[in-house]
Amino acid sequence: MRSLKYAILGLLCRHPMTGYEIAKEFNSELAEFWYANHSQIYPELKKLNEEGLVNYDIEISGEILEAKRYTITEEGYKDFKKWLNKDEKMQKTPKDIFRLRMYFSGNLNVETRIRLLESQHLQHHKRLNTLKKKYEQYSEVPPRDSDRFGDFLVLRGAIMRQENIIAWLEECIGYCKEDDRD
Amino acid sequence: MRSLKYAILGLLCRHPMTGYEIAKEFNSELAEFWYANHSQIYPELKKLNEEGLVNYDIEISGEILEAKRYTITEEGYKDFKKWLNKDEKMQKTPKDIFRLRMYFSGNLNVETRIRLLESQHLQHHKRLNTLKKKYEQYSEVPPRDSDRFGDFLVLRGAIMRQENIIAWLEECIGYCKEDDRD
DNA sequence: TTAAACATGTAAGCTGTTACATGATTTA
DNA sequence: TAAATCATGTAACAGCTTACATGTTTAA
Repeated sequence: MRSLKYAILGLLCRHPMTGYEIAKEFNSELAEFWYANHSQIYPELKKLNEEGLVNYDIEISGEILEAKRYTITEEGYKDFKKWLNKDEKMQKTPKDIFRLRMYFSGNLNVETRIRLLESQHLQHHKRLNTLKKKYEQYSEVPPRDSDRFGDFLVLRGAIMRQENIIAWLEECIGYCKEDDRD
Repeated sequence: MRSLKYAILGLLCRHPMTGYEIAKEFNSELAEFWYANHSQIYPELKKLNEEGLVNYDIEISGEILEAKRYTITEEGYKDFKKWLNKDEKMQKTPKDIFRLRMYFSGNLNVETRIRLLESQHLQHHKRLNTLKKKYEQYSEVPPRDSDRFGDFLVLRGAIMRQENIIAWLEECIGYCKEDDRD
């Protein structure tokens, strides 16, 4: 499906970037729904260049250090737009190791279950707080045709998702503690 | 991390199964948080057998057709229990192509955005209805030490997740339609 | 002066998907 | 008798992670 390809092209639609900068984006902002390591990004950029979807200029910092700043081409933009307009089928629910563990939790004693659930709860709570802080930076819904509109939508989605996971974990803890039925 | 290994061992803790049956489970019940094709399962079972974590007996249906029914060994159960007790770090948020698309939705006209969002909405709604039907089969919370308790927890999680995605999609549609700001 | 950040790349290995390959048994 | 289901396997490829590998520039 070449999703990484489109993730990169989409970023380059906003403004030219180096591989290093793309890698940084994939480990902060976008990390709520997409990510990749530099070891995947550099070869992909090379490939996109060979396919004529991106160009690059070499920038020099200091005396020697080179950076390739990539720009999307006309053809690249066309390809990206075509992908973006596609109405794709809902994807499979993602794999989730913690839910797999809970599925098998009949093999655990109740104390351990609660301990594991509370550990997840704490971690997801921390994550939620980070997201909420980002959200506070928006005083209003950004204009629909700005890049910030997309940022806003996915941030809202990330917050809602975290809140939902937390609610589920709390429900699970409740079921585990419930009036000591055994 | 060998997650497939533990998914299989966990299932075999419940009762002996053939590779074919495991593949079926991975495409129905468990599909809400784990799945695998038979092309991955058969080699994994072979490996688990070589590692001494599972044994198998050959069953014959009719005259010729053979099926290997796998049983977890003492050692396999120990290994599984050790894994199950581990308090692992929260996993990275899963990749989500639709959210990636929405992140870049500034490049789409408003009608297309709404069309894509409503398509997802419909699909997730259908999925939710299927899950709700399964949920109706539980007249009460199953006993904590039964296998059905785990089934129940993850089913509740799946329903909550679907409801949450639907709520997010509706919010997004609302933002896209909002008083035609452009 | 040293640690962090900038900057780019490759290689090995694991995980997962799609397709190839075969054949038996049951049900409509 | 044909289609669906049962049953097992391999091969090629795509995608991703971890580690290897190197060197520069900036800020504390």
